[in-house]
Amino acid sequence: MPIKAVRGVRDILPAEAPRWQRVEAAARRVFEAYGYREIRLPLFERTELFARGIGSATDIVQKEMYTFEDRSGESVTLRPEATASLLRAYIEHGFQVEPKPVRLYTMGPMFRYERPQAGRYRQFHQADVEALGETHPAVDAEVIAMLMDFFGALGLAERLELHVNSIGDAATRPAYRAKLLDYFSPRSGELCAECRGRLERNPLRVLDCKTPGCQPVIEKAPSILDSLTTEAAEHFERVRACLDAMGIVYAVNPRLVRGLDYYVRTTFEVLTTELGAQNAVAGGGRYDGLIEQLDGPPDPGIGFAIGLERVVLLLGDGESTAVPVVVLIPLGNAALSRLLGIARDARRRGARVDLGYGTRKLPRELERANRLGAGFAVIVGDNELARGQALLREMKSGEQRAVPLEGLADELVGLAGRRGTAP
RNA sequence: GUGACCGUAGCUCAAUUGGUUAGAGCACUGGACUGUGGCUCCAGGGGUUGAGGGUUCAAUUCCCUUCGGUCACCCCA
Repeated sequence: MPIKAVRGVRDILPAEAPRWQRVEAAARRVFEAYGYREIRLPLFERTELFARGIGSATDIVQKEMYTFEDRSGESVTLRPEATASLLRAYIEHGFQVEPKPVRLYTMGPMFRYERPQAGRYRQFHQADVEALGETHPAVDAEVIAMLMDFFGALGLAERLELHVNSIGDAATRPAYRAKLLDYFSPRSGELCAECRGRLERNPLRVLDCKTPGCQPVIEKAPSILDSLTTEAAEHFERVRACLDAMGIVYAVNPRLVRGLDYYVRTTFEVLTTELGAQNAVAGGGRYDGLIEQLDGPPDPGIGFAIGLERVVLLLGDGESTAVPVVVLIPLGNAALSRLLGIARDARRRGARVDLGYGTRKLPRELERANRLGAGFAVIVGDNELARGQALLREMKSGEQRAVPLEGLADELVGLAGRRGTAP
């Protein structure tokens, strides 16, 4: 039996790759316009980094990590997200001496051992952005603005919803959690079975329940926004004022509770209704204190991750596959050896050229050019060679004219600006 | 980790209550058509029916196990 791809991983085939290129290019363009610099990080780290950086109580660390021992017996883990690695690099290379905020972005595959599902894979891809060393609320707003600009650049903005929330300072969440328990416990009879389970494991999750029966109870639950310290509340107010100043449309969602332990104050998510159960396309928040927790300087930070698979899914099928604009068809070896050089010349100058090898009959070669989606074919046989000419055929119309072999490379380069027809 | 549905050619799908050599379209290769594609026609290559086991005279079909896919839960990007 031939070997197949491992469960939960997949190939991004040529038909899909142009969409990925488009998404990645948009991310780079937008991020760099905001002054972010790319950093490229290793795909695996010491296991301890993630245990400390993500939180040992999180699902990610408890059951989703690809962890193994290398040959020296060291426990290493394929990164389940990028923030921990990026902060490790920030600390390791002394980025704290640079002008604040230090703006960094990275992109690439992440790994989580989960059951595959629509929009969810074991190897998936994120674009990750972090602004380090600055607590000003304008940074929060600017980061969010940049995220929305990314979606805008792809024409997806109106199909997405931005939710923002504040979950307060480090002490707020445990206190709020207790408050929620006090509220829900006496009312557990009114909740669905799942929510009763959630109440044990993670009371904040009850707020996310979509079961209609639970809604009345949930709606009257205490809001985390009422549990904020005055500092946190003021920070949130100012973030909102900055967002408003930029005209960014958002919803305040007090039930937005993100899964990672390290978030404080501002959190946000970009949601879609088009992807089934996987409704989060991007998410992020502020994580003041995390860098210190990783034995780094006491620098605050805020960032987000975009799920690239989900963005590509939203983009749908595009037709923009790279196709050769011109297919060269030599008939026989003499013509082939002449076209070999001409093709190389034109390609070095950027023309998209495909060269047949003269092994098929002309009808087959033309058929091949047609299927490749070429805009033009160039036919050179003994007759043309004798005259020092080539036949340049426009595939769509079937019109053709003779061009001198001498100037053929120039001609091909000139054609390069025109598009081939889609197959 | 839990549950439901589904695995037949590269792709999309057939195959009677279990019945002989598992078919078709598309794609691929060649030909009809000495050097002019998209249309048509003909021929050819290509399958351990996901894998393993069981029931049966006989399994693509029924049962079990396993792997994979899809969707949902959980959780998240």
